[in-house]
Amino acid sequence: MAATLSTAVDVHCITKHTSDAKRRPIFFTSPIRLPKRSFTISCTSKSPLKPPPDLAETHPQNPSLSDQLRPISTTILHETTTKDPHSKTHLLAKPKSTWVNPTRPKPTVLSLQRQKKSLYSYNPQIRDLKLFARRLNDCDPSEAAFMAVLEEIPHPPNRENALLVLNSLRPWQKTLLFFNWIKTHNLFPMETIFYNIAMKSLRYGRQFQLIEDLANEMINNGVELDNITYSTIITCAKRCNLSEKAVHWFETMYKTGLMPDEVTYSAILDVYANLGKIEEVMSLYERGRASGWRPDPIAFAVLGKMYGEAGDYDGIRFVLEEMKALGVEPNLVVYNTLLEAMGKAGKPGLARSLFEEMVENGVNPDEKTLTALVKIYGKARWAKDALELWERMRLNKWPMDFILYNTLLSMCADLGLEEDAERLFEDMKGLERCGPDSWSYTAMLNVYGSGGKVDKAMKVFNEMSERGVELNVMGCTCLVQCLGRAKRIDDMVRVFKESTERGVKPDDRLCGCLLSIVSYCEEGEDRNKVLVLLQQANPELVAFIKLLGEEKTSFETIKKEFRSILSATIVDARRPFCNCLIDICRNRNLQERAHELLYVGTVYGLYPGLHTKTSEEWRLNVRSLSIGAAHTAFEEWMGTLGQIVKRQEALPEVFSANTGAGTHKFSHGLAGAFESHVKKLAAPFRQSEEKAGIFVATREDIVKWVQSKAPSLAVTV
DNA sequence: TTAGGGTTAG
Repeated sequence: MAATLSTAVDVHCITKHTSDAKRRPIFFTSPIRLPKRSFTISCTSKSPLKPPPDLAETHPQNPSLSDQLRPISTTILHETTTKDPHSKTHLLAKPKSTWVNPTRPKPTVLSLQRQKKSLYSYNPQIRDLKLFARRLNDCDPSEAAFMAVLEEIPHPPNRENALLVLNSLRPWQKTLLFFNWIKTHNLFPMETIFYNIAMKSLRYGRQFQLIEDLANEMINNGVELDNITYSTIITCAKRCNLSEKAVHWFETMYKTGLMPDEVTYSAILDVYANLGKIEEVMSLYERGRASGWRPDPIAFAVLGKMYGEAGDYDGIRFVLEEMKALGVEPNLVVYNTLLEAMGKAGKPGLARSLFEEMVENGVNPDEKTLTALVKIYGKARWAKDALELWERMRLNKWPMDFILYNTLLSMCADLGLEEDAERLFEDMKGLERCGPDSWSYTAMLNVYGSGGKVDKAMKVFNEMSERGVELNVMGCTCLVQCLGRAKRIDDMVRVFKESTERGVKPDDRLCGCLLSIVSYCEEGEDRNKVLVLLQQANPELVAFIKLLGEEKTSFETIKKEFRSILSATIVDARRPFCNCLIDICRNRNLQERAHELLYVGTVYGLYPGLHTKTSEEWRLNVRSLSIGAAHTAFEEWMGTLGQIVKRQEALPEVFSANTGAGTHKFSHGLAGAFESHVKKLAAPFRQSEEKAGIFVATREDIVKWVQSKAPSLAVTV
């Protein structure tokens, strides 16, 4: 949390004439911009690829792969810390050879040959044995019952027969019983394949410890661990959220001198990708490429997902370019992953083109493709595209599942398509496989809640109670928000209480919602009712509100306490918290506190890009601010301009403020409020004729106005 | 699930 706060700083400050204890002007000089991305690898960080010190001693005759990798990891990883590894030139360039000394051969980091599987010979007893395995699967789970059935095995348990049965058993408990039975009867040597099959079943049961025990048993008994063994261990560790174990076994493989093939290699790439270790992944990727590896679509899906999670569009482009350069055709999963990634990187237009390319290439979309796209169009509020896609889905009879239905409902909420949502919801009630569930009801609460349809939302809430549909925190938040806006505080209190009784645990979003209701409730009974709920959900926040109202509270205390609150709050809810708190201050006539909060919020990176400057134009972007916060930011800006004018420093031709046109469902008419605020101050900003939501002023007008207002403006700085 | 890797919901 603290790292997020300190890396997201985008603060404009000056040092002269201010002491550290005082708030500094927000809008001044050049912004200090820290890199957008933080790099997890630095010269001092320990690379997980680095072998433990005892490694060289273990196999001195056989330099392990990690030994071979060491010089590469120190060069390549070091290199990525000195320049942005995500820059376009870096990513779109062909992977450079990572081997520095041309007289030595390139290191091979993976086997280009995938491990061959042994071919089965036809087993004439297959029918009998399959039926027998089914009997074992169906019998009582107790060991005694299992052993009793096992007595009746129809054919001798030789190697082939035992393999067939072992492969057909589930769940993992039965696989293990049979596996141990074979071992104790000592019928034939236990080969790797028996362990691999047993491990696979254990992996379905997410039994990592048992898998690890088996692996150690193999080592102790001299049974060879092959690529299938290692990839099974690694993916099981991954699924059990034991990444360090996955890395440990990957390194163990190197120690024994076994080369990973591409399956094991992409499994470990995925482990690092899930840890968000982009540099490690790219380093491994490049080393693989330098070894002559031509990655397959699965490896590209891993990279695509990783860049999507990071919201890194350059990375996504790299994946596409690289596939094209290597002549690897994306398959359905790769397209789905990249579409999802484009959505996360905030590129709806590119997602749309990619989807069209996919269809043109003859890859038919599935439920996941359409879910990703519907979600993207909904979030982007691209109503036309969303509805056209929906129509195409119907015409082409593209596959639908309940997740897609629910995503369509959420999209309707995002776009305010109440009637479409109602129709779809009714359709769902008539479907056997896709009847409305908790998600669907939540989506309907969202549809009515964001449309301000209080009574319909309450009807859905009651229907959920009647039908025993689980209410979740999001549904509760939608209702609370909508009842709060309608000033139906008593209903809101009842919904909140009923929800918490029904097991809803208030989260930061719900607290933000209560906080916003506090901000627009007038002082008195209603506001106290909301504060009682907030006290229950987040007592620290209520204590902070109290602190804001006390005159003796110092700026340092505000800074410290607010930081502590933000650190404990999920990233998405931080800015709303700050906005609401500023509104609360302004409504209680605590103007200076509002300025302090805006300052601290800016320092903590809650308002990146609040002020942008070119030589021609300085712009204040208040689109993500509440009305009170936008007024505060505007006053702060004008105060700063007052000082600049006084010092006769250079100013651009144009000043502008961007409030946005207010198309978003949560926009509270920021443009209108801003307009009346500037009018009240007689500031020379005029609504732009070309672009809605932009207010413009010329340098001459600003200077004239600032000079006329000089004494009062200086107060705010 | 037929000895191993990748993708859907505020």
